[in-house]
Amino acid sequence: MSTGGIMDIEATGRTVTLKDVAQEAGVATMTVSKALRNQPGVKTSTRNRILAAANKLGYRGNISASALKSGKTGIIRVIVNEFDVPFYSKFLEIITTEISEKGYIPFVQKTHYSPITLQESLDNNFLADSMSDGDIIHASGSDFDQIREMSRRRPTMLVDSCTPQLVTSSVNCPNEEGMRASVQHLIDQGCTRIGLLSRLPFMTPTELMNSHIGVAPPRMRGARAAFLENGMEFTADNVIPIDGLGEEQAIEAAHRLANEGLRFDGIACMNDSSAIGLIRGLADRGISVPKDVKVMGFDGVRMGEFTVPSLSTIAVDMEQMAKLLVGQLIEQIEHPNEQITPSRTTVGFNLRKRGSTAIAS
Amino acid sequence: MSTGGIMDIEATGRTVTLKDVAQEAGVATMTVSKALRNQPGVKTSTRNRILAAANKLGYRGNISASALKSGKTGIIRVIVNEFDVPFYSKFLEIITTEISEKGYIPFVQKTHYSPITLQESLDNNFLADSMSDGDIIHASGSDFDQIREMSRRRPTMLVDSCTPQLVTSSVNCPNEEGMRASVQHLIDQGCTRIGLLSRLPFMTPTELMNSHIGVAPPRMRGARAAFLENGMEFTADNVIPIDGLGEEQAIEAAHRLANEGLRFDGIACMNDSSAIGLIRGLADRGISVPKDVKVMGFDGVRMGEFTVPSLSTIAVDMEQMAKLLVGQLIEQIEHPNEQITPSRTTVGFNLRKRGSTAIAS
DNA sequence: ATGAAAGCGCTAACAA
DNA sequence: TTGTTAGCGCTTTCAT
Repeated sequence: MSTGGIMDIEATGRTVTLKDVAQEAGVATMTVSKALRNQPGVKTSTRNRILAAANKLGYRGNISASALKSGKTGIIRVIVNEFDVPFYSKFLEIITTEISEKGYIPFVQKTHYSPITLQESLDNNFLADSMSDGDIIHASGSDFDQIREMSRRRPTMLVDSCTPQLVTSSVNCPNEEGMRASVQHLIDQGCTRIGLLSRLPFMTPTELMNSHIGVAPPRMRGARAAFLENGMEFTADNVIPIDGLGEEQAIEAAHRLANEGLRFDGIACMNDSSAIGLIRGLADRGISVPKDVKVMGFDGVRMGEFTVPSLSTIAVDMEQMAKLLVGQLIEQIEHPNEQITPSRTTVGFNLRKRGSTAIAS
Repeated sequence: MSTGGIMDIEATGRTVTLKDVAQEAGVATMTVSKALRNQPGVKTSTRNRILAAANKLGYRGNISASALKSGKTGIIRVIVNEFDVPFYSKFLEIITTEISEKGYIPFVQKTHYSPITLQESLDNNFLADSMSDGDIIHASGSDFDQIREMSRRRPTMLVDSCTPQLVTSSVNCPNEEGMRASVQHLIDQGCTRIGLLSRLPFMTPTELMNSHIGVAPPRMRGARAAFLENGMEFTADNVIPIDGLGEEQAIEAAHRLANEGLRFDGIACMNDSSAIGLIRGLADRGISVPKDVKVMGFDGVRMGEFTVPSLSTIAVDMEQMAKLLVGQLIEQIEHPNEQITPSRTTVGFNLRKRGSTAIAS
């Protein structure tokens, strides 16, 4: 005998459709459709009857059919390069929460940096992007022609896009201001020989003006500004080259620094991952942070609170970033006919003063 | 004048369909469908003509329509509780790579632990699960009735399911064996007063047999086994209670331990996050790892290599885990009629001996 | 407030 | 090898 509720559902395999629910409730499929989507124009008693029937039959709906007809999936897709990178994982956590709160369903994909893979996820898997109503993309190494082309076709928001032309709206980290604050903090903590751990080699102001490879140029500009404002020179000697922004490359750089005889008393890193790697690599050689050298990160990842020493950093306001990205994307989704002018917004940051830049007591 | 290729595409807004491509290539839609899916039965010359036409028109396909008709999306969904937790982010990185390599499209969602949210993602957002051909779920705090019910309906694989009845196939971490190896390693490193940092309070063997709340019981069993095998007692005194497996709770526990006067020379943690938090919290009170106390993690997250000291841990073989999960799921997807017997597989691990359990030289 | 008809874009099955 | 037909489950539109 039926007790009602979910446990009654038979594992028949046959899909329960709107029609089945309609039949069970004794109404037309259209009424069921409206009732289940909380649309007006259904009597409360009818709605309740329908809900009961849907529940009894274990109705699940079919987003494909819905999307096919209505052209909307209610899904916002977020694309990042990798999952196991502290910045991305924090970004994903915050932005998917924001998407849910705005009533959309977040789906996450990754590209793993390769433009080929991005191409695949957009071309070979050519069906996949009809799944979402819009995309939020943080994919540094990507083929921007492709992103540009895609963003023309459908609602798209970018993170940290630094191309000179403004083709797609983006929300950016406070690359220049943040880096300036980072170097300023090292100076405030008494550092006089400051290094910049950077994938971008030293560039003159003019060269920097014309360089648009990701976030490195504005960050170097910000660092340079802080040097100059404090009457310090900024030369190639202040740049510590690394091959990438991962922990491993920073460890290598640390070993190199130690081999050459550490010539800095403060190092500003381009992100928290490289700062954490740097501290690890310095520890390998018995160099202590913050005693021997102070280290600044950039991003504000979760793990920075838990390392020993904890990591001083420029904590990007990711909640604000998420709100802007999602808000502007939904604007595009829900007003598809309005011609939007691409915009670029920079979010705020907080200087987190922690152990890695503490002055020994 | 048209130069061919992607830049020709007009941003007309009108969707390009198979029919458009067929018209352009002068063939039937069905032929286009076959050609684009690399199905046999299309002459190479025809295929090339179709490909050219599709490219010229900027055809993107519509997964909803395809899914509606064929019943397959080619998508495998992965559900975790959170993104910004080192274990989950590593798991996601590895499993999404494996899914891609097997020719499916990975999509990731999160539940944020709340059964209500899981309910939402399965009920309120009731359409979303018709998007994927199958699901891989690592959602500790979830309503298992619901998962069970869902897994009856569609291909599903679980991670670390520890329920007594076997309703859905799962792949598990080496909870018991790993923890045993963890404690054994502490003993091998000379520890004689060993604590277990655990959310589960101390339990007798009998109680442990009947406890099935997640992975804690098998892990405590494993720890207990190591104690006994080395002629050591395992009592309530060996359990250090924590409120959760996050870094923050471990920091609290460390402070408590320090306040009470540290009575351990080795501590085995249930995961790397709590181990990292513990080390951080001990450092707050001037207690040094590994000098004053050695610490073992569990999981093998990326960050454990970069902390100071680096973290000794039980590195779960996540590649193997991913292969098993994806392989078995695809088996279910591609052979929907075969009655599968639910299975539970335990993957291997590697003991990573690192700084946090090093013997001072 | 409710219902009937049409069709979104695709592909399985079958026909030529 | 290529083409025709039918219809997946839903929602828009237009009746009633």
